Amino acid sequence: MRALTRKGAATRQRILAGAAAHIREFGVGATTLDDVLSRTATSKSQLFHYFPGGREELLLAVARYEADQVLEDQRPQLGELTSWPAWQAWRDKVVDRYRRQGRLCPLNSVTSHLGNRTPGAQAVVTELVRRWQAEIAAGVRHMQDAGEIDRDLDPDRAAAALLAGIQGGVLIQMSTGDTTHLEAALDMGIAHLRTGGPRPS
Amino acid sequence: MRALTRKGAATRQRILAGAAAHIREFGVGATTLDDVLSRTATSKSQLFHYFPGGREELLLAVARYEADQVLEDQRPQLGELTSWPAWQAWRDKVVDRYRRQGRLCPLNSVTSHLGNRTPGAQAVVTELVRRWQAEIAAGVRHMQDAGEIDRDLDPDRAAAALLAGIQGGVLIQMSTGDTTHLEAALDMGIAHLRTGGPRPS
DNA sequence: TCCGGTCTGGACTGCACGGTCCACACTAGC
DNA sequence: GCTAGTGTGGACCGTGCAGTCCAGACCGGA
Repeated sequence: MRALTRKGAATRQRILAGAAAHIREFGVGATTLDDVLSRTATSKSQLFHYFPGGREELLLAVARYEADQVLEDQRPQLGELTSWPAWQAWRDKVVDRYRRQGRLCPLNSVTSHLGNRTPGAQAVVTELVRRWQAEIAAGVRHMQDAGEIDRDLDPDRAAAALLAGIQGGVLIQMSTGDTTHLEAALDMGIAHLRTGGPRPS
Repeated sequence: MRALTRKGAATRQRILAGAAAHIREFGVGATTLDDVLSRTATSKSQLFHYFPGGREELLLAVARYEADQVLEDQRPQLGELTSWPAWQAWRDKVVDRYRRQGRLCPLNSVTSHLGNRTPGAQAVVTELVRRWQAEIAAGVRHMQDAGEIDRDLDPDRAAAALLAGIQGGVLIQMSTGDTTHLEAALDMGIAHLRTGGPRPS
């Protein structure tokens, strides 16, 4: 099974992309294997050939794909948080990305469905959180080195808080349809970096 | 159909509670009508008698039930954000609540499954967000009146950001299993209220 | 004590959808 | 051009589960 022809790899990729697209459009619950099949002009046997674990394996692959996408869509700004304008540019990029995406969050959709049953789904999310947070924290450290952020601020904790705000903002957007909360959370998080740091109560 | 005997109301309530409990335990995907039936010692006809819309209507009722629960579980602290220790007490209550709840978030679980198909599910979440945010904002205003928070801070926007942080913190906890992000978000949000407000850059 | 309603039990239906199987086609290497 | 492996098509199967239906129990009012 490890021998994948160029043609085979292409088919596998086609199935994956088709599944991801269909899920983006209709959600996981409304996506059957037959839907994916007809959309990608493939057959059952092919799907099970490339994803022997069936539906679950396919969904997991989609989750991984979408998770990677999340970070990629923030490039290059996410890796260059070296000045306040850069932070602002990143903030705008994030807001724009999710505004475009609309109400659907494929990753959340997929992971809620695989749910806490599958350790695999948890792993995908945990890994995404870890990487995302690490990149933000790196930006914070850079600003500390540049003397722009108080050295007493814990970069990882600040990044965690900021990331939580983003996640929640997106989650709320999925229901309400507007990005107010996302923007408020990002703005507050960044403002807190500027003014912030621990202060005697 | 609007005539509900005391007995009938009790049965309806039993079904609802049973469904909610089963979902909390196993998640929506792993909850069938038959599960609910056997757990509550009722029959198909009863379920469809009280929830003519079937599964969907039942799920929506559970969502409403859980949404109310979310706010109730924060009482009385949520309504008494009138001093810094009170904010801290509320913060602890929220963290404790979600720590207890563990990885499952029944509301998110239900709404993701009903998904964006049902406008009803969206309405439930939107309404919850609205009420929650309003209560936090009221607390902020109170602190402003007491001179503890800068008057230039927009209470609604601050509440929105804080709420987003909570949501995201909980969401991340569902995958990672720990409350670090939730705590970080809450602490940052409250810290920002104390130090915060707009400040010349 | 009857009579309308509400409440209850559970057998039955229908089918959507995940998953299996087998036969055939294509490709590549020798 | 033989042959072993990979790729492909699609009929077929099993079943889990939402939803229907009807017969009968229970209950409250007159």
